[in-house]
Amino acid sequence: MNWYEKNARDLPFRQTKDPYKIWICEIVFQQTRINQGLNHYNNFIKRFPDVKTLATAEENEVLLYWKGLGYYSRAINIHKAAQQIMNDYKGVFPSHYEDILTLKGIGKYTAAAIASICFNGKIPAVDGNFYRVLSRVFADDFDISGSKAFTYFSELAHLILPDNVGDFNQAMMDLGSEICKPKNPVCIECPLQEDCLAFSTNKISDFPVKTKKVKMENLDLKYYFVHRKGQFLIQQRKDDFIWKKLFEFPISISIDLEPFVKGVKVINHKLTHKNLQIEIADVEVNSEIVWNNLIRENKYIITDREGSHEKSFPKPLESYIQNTLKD
DNA sequence: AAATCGGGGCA
DNA sequence: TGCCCAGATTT
Repeated sequence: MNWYEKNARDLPFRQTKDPYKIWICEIVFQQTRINQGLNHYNNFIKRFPDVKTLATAEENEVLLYWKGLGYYSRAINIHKAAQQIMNDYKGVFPSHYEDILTLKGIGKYTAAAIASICFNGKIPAVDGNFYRVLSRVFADDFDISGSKAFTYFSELAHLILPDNVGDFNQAMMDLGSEICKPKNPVCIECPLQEDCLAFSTNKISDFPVKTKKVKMENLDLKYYFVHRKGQFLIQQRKDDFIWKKLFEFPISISIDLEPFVKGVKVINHKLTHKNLQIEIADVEVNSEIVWNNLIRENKYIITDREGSHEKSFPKPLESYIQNTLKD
């Protein structure tokens, strides 16, 4: 706690206890490093400054502000949760852990973080930082990849919980992020060095123990970039796979477009568990009759460069659009 | 209990 | 190239 008092990171959500802002920041920074999400957080708060603004916004606009952040179900859930707060809690953010937990997209960690930071709740917000710091300090080889890890390290955390749990939770985050890092931790500057069992036995790199292994999968996507006079066709994805509800080019077209294909661009894109190979056929429709037939299907959305700025595209498609239409 | 969901930084 | 990050939800 003394270390945190002197070394707390200066972050935009550190000067507030507004549960709305803390909530948004917790969701934005799930599985996301601070530098990566900072602009998204600031832009999001500027456009949606409170629960009501968010609840009454269009889902697609919420997704637009999430563009490029990844894990898009977070944006969909954050929007639903805002409506939950309006309907079930009269627009007032719930203050009890169990009530916060009922909100879409808020799990045990986030509920604990909000309850402790905003409402003086006495619940440790156990995340990856907790796993790492506690497993090292106690040289505890409990496997953090199992589903029992959360309960185990929560109970461990309760043993060392001070009065101000909100600051304690944030202190653990900063310590885990700045000092007790996954690789090359800065033990020389660590306030817990004398108490750290892993350090004193020179076994820092043995903790935390994580057994789960990652397997990669290959996935091919074939798109048609169908355009005419600066306009092009897009559609919206479902919410059951990657890139939930983001916009993309048509996958298949009923009309034979092969005569119009000018070339095919291949993009390789890495996801956490997938290697994507994306083929984009450049289809310039130079026949107005064919173009009108495509439009008449009423199956695709027609947009252009300006319109595409108002839609959320997956990262590789966003890059493709920018490169293709830059002139 | 295990699988799934993005994107970026880093060694 | 593989691992990790202010995890939650679905299967």
